[in-house]
Amino acid sequence: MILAKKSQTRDVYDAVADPTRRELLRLLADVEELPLHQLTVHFQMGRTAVSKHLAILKEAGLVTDRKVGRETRYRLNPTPLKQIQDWVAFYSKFWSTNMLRLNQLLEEEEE
Amino acid sequence: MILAKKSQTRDVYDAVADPTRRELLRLLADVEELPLHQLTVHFQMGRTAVSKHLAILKEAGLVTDRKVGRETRYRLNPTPLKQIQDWVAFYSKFWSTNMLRLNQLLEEEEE
DNA sequence: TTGACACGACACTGCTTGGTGTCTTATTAT
DNA sequence: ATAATAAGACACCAAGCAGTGTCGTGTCAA
Repeated sequence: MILAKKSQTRDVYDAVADPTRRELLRLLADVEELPLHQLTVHFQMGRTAVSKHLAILKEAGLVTDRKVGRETRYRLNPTPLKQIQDWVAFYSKFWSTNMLRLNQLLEEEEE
Repeated sequence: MILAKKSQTRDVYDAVADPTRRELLRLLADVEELPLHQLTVHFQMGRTAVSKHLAILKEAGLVTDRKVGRETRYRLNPTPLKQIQDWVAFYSKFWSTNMLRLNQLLEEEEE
């Protein structure tokens, strides 16, 4: 089956770099969908800021939004994260060997 | 065995967000170690810029540097990437189920 | 010893970004 | 009908960042 790629304006790595946006993803992972104002209460920043973060997540394809009444509900779409998973998998082959030794070197040169 | 955490000034997600820095990691994955000027030739930007990127990678603990003669050689340390791997693993449980349906929704609302 | 090379350290610049506040519109509840 | 709520659309600002160029210093080679 062929899945046409979502027009992904924003780099997934970039979208995920911000801790606020990662928190948003985590919140959306627990529930079906959440409106903006309910997401906002979890943060100290204002509504506009959260909305912007969600816009960025949407650009990266990590989130979908749909209008219901006067509120816009957001829903998680984790599929773009697969890209990151594949990328990091390449480096995971280094985990097992040589890692302890390298870590020791890091400890030693700690300034 | 207890591994003391490297004083990790910089967020790993942040360090990895830049495509140039990801390319640097890939280059260092192939070889033991590489001096700055050899890394620089792979990019269009100047030496100073590459050096700054490496500094950021170092802050995140993704890279080690050691001076040899007049050159400073950089070496990959992929261990901090484990953090990302663990994080993305949480979302990987969504891969298998419901994903095709969600993707279809995305396709439909494509504007 | 002289010159070329590798690099760090700065100072500087344009652009992006993460946040704010305000205004307006649509929707819901009273 | 009116008031309150939810949110988009701006304009705006401070801070950080990615790049540049330059200068000074240590190192290697001829």
